[in-house]
Amino acid sequence: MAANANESSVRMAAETWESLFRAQVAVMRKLQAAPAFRTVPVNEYDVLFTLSRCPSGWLRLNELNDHVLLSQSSLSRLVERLEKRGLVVRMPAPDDRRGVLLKLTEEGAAVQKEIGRAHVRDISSLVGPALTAAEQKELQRLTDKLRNSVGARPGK
Amino acid sequence: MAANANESSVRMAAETWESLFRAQVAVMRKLQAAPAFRTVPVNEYDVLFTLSRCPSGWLRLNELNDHVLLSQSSLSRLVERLEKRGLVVRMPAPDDRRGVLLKLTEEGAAVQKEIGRAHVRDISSLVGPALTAAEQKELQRLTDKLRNSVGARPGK
DNA sequence: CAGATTTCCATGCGTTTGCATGTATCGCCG
DNA sequence: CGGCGATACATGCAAACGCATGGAAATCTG
Repeated sequence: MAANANESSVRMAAETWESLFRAQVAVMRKLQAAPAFRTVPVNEYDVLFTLSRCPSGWLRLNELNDHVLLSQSSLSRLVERLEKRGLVVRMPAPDDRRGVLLKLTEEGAAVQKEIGRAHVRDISSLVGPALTAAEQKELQRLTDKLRNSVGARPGK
Repeated sequence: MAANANESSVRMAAETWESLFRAQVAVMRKLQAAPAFRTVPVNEYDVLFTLSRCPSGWLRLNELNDHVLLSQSSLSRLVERLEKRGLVVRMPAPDDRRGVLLKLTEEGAAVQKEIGRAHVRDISSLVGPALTAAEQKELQRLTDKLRNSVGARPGK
């Protein structure tokens, strides 16, 4: 049996994940504290951002939920708040009447752009000095690969 | 001016961060849902884990706060809950009477080990199939480098 | 060394979150 | 077609969170 080899590969995976997780915490901590997020919390901005990247402009609530680390009910209320503030609009899905489609309003798009500009600069000032261009490219490749593998997996 | 070069390096940093962030969300989502965290939430386990890795056994509350993505007040109450459950003990710091030292109880250490075992297996089953050993090693190197650079920065 | 400033942790308070559940719709299978 | 489990979103409620603040101790300053 390759018990030792398994042990060590298990440990390596755990250490890899811890490094990734701690790096995310360290960066996120700085980003959250930045003035860009004084008016809109990070979670809410993330929704605006995802909507802004959506080609059709409309996105289903359940698809949105896959991108965000939030429960379904929390996302439901988060979107409710965004709608009250006039940043997004809801609409019943035409093909599935249980579903809800979301779209940015003009103001929502403007707010996203405004915050996004500052946010991107903040990111750059954190990541840029830390890693070379080649390292960033490689990090992106590895994290993309990880996310695709994890996301594609049969949940249960 | 190298405006174009700056533009593209800014964009690359943003894309790198987004990949890292989404990968973290995807993995964390699976890990949170695992049965290992039915009794103790991830945030609380993270505190137990950090304490278990502490050489002296004792750790200051403010140092702990650097590792976790939580406000100071939330961490204060989180620790309060852990103490009520008998998993940690508090003690005034001897050299700085404002400070509070934390240590795992025997039960806390046992709980951490128990959950930790399952958690490490969950991580391995997610990360192992996704990345080769060499890729994991490289990912760890890059995220360590990123975290060190970000953490070492003058906070404000 | 007195007074002002900063650091560390705790706490009041309003907001946000997750779990459990409710309601409506969809899709499947007999 | 009719009944039944699965899916999508909303909502009641208790728990957890962040912000602002308080009090105590350390540190800085003149």
